[in-house]
Amino acid sequence: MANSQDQGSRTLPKAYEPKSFESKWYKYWMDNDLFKAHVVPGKPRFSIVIPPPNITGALHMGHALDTTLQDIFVRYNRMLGYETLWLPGTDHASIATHARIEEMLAEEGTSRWELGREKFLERAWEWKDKYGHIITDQLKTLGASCDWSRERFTMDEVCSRAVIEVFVRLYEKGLIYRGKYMVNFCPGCRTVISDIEVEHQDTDGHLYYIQYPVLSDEDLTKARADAGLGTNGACQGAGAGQATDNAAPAQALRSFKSKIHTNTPAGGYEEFITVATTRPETMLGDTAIAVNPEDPRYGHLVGRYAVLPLVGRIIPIIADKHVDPEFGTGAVKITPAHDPNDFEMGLRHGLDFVSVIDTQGNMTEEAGKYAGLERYECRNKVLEDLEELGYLLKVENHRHSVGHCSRCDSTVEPLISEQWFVKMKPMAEPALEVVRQGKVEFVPERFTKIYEHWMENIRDWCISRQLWWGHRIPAWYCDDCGESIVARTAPDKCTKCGGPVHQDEDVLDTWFSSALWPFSTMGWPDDTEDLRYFFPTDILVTGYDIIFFWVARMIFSSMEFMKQPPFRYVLIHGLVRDALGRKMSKSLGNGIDPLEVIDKYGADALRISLVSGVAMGSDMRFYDEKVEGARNFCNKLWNATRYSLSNLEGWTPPAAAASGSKPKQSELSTMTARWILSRLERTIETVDDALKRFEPGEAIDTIIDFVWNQFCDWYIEFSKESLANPDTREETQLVLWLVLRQSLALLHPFAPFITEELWSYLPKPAGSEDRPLIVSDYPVPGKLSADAEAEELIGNLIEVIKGIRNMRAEVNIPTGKREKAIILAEDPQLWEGFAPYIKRLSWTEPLEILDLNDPDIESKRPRQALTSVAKGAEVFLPLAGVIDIDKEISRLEKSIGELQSELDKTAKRLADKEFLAKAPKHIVEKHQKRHQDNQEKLQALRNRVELLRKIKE
RNA sequence: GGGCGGUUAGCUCAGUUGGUCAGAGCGCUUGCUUGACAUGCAAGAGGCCGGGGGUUCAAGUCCCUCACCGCCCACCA
Repeated sequence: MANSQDQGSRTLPKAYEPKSFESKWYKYWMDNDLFKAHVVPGKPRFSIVIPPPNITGALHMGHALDTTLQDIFVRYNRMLGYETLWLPGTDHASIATHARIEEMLAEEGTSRWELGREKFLERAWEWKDKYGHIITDQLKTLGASCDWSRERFTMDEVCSRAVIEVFVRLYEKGLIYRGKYMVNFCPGCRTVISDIEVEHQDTDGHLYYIQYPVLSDEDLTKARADAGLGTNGACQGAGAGQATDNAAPAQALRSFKSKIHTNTPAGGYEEFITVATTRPETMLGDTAIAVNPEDPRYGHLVGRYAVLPLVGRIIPIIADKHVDPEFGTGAVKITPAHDPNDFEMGLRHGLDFVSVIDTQGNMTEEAGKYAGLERYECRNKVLEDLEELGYLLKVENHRHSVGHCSRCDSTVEPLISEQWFVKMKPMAEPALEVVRQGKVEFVPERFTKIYEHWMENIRDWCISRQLWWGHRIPAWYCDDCGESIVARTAPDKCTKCGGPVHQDEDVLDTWFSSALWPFSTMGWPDDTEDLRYFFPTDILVTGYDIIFFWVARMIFSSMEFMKQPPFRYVLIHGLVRDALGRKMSKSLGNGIDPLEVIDKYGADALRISLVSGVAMGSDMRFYDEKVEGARNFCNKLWNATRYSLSNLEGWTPPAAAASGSKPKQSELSTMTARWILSRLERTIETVDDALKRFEPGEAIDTIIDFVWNQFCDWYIEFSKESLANPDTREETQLVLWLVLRQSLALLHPFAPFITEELWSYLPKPAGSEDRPLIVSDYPVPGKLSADAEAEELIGNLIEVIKGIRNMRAEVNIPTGKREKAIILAEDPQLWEGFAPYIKRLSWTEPLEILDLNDPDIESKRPRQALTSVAKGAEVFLPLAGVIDIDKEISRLEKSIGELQSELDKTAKRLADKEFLAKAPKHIVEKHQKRHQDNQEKLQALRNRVELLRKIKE
């Protein structure tokens, strides 16, 4: 396909139609294994793993951005000559997939419970086979140059083996444990979720003030008797629900239940202590009241007991410094089984743990007469009863933060449950260290702090989920002796007593497997070639929203098992928002489908629009006009190529070009050629720098500016003249070809399709290897050199051309209409050489060039003419009969005024001794040169005004 | 309650180590079928770079402070 002979004779279609070639090239790259990475010991390599998209997902703009950024760096490095691996794959997304499949089952009128575990998993796998590849196919339309031969899935054999291995090793090391603790339960998903899966939302609620009667000593004695307890010592676990493994302090004040105090109206008591709560229903599980030890209002009550209204439980009043005397009444009801704070306090004080809400969000048997009620129904009922019995003192509006499930948005229920955890402190240490030492760097740097803060305050990670789709926990329990066995393969009997065993029902948190992604995908725990060559990876590209979920966990997992970080740089990008700056979401319906954008504008336009003008790490707004602009740029490039090709017919690149050698300044006869090559070199330098700093947005903008505003707007126009001249034709052809080639190469990582397509049309140097662009060399600085002389002279030329265009526009001469112009030049010969360019680009005919140093010049100076001044040249537009001298004078005076004020500034600056002494030399020189140039221009303008005044008289 | 980001032309946003940095695109105005491109060309209007203070010869660029907007983290019931 990329055969130069054929390409040379093909003609480029007139319009840029991305659909006509994008899929063709993807297929070509795939068919020729150009994405495939090979283990080549000794060769420098570049590797990266994809953040595996969920199999449930359809491509959204976030993926499109993430993928585009990765592909840019992958293609860039591949072109730089690195053996480049981009390892793709998908995530089983345990909880998300569950939701989708359960939804599907519900539509069929059944449920996971009805189906049972085995059948459910069958359906899940079917679902995965059917839909799991959709998203990866979509990545291909974007141009993602992944090595698909290495595609992995978090639940495939290779990855699953790593998961089991990690679990067992961590368990054996004591870093994974099982225990009863306070966890976040999502009643919607019916599973425990980890701390970071809880989203806190400020919610309008109420603060309920409830008075709890304080028992007199006499009543306490009666209550004890009623509960069948002695008169002294702690009450042993009476009324306790689930307790934790942690032993209670021996001297604990325990609660106990007393029948005689159940449903007693408030009027029956004399002394009260009032608490404030946002969740009255949890009072059914209260086992203490706490006050601040310093609080004078309550000092006398500490150590005494209160009655829990409606329930009749007798609960101690304790002192704890964590109680804020300022909040509410300064007295807090303590529900150790349903509040994380209270849980801690329960442990500290040896309180009972009474669970009154179950995993479905319904009240348990412990809730007595409220058992079976849904938690909010129960709240209402409890309030009603409290009110009726006279315990509810008042209700205030209160805004507070409530935990919601990040997946289904249900209100999370904190409760005590037996789960598996990863002990985080020991794992966080090395993960923190490696970032602090700069061995892993976040880009932009500010995300380092976010990471560190999280790692420093990390709590144990709850990894078990009450789901079926995922990696089942490799733990078995003996039916007879209760022994638990953690093993790589299922034991057939209990290792302790030989009894029958059953496997833990739960699966692991989805992120447990993705945490291993950088090495599990390369075959760990085996010592594979891939692992040795491609690990650790170079960069990781992802959004800031999953730094905790994924990035942090990959780092600590890798530190534990690979003894080194999984990647060198973490590139963080922001969110893609809609045109109004809102997050794109399904519920808002404001999401933009990348595939539709591709369909309309092409993948290249989408890619460019996603990175152009965006700084790494910050959110961006996405809107049609942006893609349109990118598409227009593609069209521009297309047509610049079309123009060039039409002028390259019959021309063949010199053999010297095959080795990549470029013409030297001294070998070029046209200043314009020297100029554009100098501009190209600067562009290459800037792009190189931007990409090394991981700022693709700057890189693409630089390339667009070069191609459009320098190559197309100026050089191509210049070339129309130099091509027409037989003496400079061949040189111009070479330069057109060269600049175009380099531009396509520079642009390829950003817009792979159009560049590969256009590249295929460009003639290839005879005898050179005919490689597709994707594996051609990326332009690097230093091959060409900056050419100060050409930049200066062509800069002046452009100034003159713009001057003429300005004057013409001033008096409304239509574009293209030929007008005469006169130039008074310090170097007439030079300007004589530029004359054809000036004529063409500013529609000048005829053009007269006079010598400024001619002694007779004053007499030759045009009288009736518009004037503009450039460096080394005065330009006149003599429009017989049209010029209004007064108007012209005032126009010139305006420019004089502007120039003057600029001169004043630089003059002041240059008169400043401190500036001259302290500023670097090159800065001073710059100012001096500028000042001088401006002075010359100013003088010319003043002379002109003077002359016009004389003429007028 | 902590932490972070933003505040630059009508709109969306760039501005690395302080020294042409006052920019781009879109939009707007005016004129153009200029043989690559109307998905275009040419010209133009438009900004005390959020307020205040400071450091410096020199500050959108560094420091302090205030004001909005947004995000993240946090066990205030």
